[in-house]
Amino acid sequence: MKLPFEKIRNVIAAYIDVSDEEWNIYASNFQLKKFKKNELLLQAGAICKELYFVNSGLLRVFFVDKKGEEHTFHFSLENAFSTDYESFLKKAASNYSIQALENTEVVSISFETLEAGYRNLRDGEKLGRRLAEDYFFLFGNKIRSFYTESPMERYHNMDLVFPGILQRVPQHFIASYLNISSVHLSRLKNS
Amino acid sequence: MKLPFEKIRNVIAAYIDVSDEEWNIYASNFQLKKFKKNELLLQAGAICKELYFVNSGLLRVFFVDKKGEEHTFHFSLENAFSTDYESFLKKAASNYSIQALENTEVVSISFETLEAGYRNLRDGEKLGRRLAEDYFFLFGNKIRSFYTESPMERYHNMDLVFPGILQRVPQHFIASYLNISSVHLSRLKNS
DNA sequence: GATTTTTGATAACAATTGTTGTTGCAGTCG
DNA sequence: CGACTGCAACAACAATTGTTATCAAAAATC
Repeated sequence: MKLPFEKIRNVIAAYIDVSDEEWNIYASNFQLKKFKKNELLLQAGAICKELYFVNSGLLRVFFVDKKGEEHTFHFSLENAFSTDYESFLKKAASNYSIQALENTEVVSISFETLEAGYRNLRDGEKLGRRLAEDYFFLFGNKIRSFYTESPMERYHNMDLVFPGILQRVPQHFIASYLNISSVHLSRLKNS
Repeated sequence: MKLPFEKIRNVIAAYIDVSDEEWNIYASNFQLKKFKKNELLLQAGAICKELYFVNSGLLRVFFVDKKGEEHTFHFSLENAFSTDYESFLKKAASNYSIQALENTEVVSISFETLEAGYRNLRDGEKLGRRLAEDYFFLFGNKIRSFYTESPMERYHNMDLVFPGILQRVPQHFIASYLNISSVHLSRLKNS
């Protein structure tokens, strides 16, 4: 991969057409950033000022409850976006933290750059709508899985949503994502 | 309320500016529909062909798992939209059913009408983006509540998301929404 | 290479939640 | 008016899940 923004261009091209001219202007404001394993890209309580696109590596989105326990909300693999979009758009304190679980390279997009894209790309607003819709579907399906599937079913389905994740992150993060204790996940797997 | 589409106009006006001219064209394709208590607006398995906006009454969105058990996913109160948006947009079989819990009056919007709105309203795509974003936030917060709140906390918070709902629908629907058995909800409340 | 640290399995026990069945009450409908 | 239905409380028991603690293997660190 010579061009650092090729992956994100391909992902966006699946949503809307973007001419080379449009793209060059848009992408000129992107930044490439690298984070080491365990580094935080966003700290809960801060205002999320960047939208990330994962070039390589792996991110974990999580929040901390009143008791101080972490809960893994989401993983962001290669070619996925990651952010606290509500904090990002509303410029409000973030509920989530984002952490690199591996050395990770991301494309960082500022609020101003994203907004300019919505305004200046010919189909910018449509891109925003389609992306929001897709993540809306993703969340809706996740909620449905909480209602209709057993923990073990959700465990196996994780590999469909996050291919390879089960071999890639420690099991306690998987348990956290499934909203069960790590002891219980171990028990379910080995019985 | 003399004008049947006044409520939806006010809701949309909170997202984008719409001129009278634009509105008259757009709304000319809306339909007013009435459903009686317990009637289904959408049957799971069918393709969802309409987006609903609740003028009065109350809708319940639910799905049925493999064992045939119903799970209440969402309530739609006055001034809210309701649909299986994924089925609606992708023209795919719906996972959800939508049922009127009271005699309910809705504004019904076809796929073609909605798409025409995205194309022809000056800020149509922005409207779509903002609505998708808001429901995305709603779902994200619902997921977070599953991770971080106890059933009783989620019970009490329901009144914030759906004001008055606890007094308005049978308790077993509330339990279903909370993803606990109705016996357990009764136990939690009375102890 | 030795030593911490992390991870995952396991056991024992506690807490939460589900299931089944019963009862009484309040609507609803003939 | 009486029969029927739906709803919620309750009890008893079963199943699931959480908590705490221990241990061994693997991985990271020095």
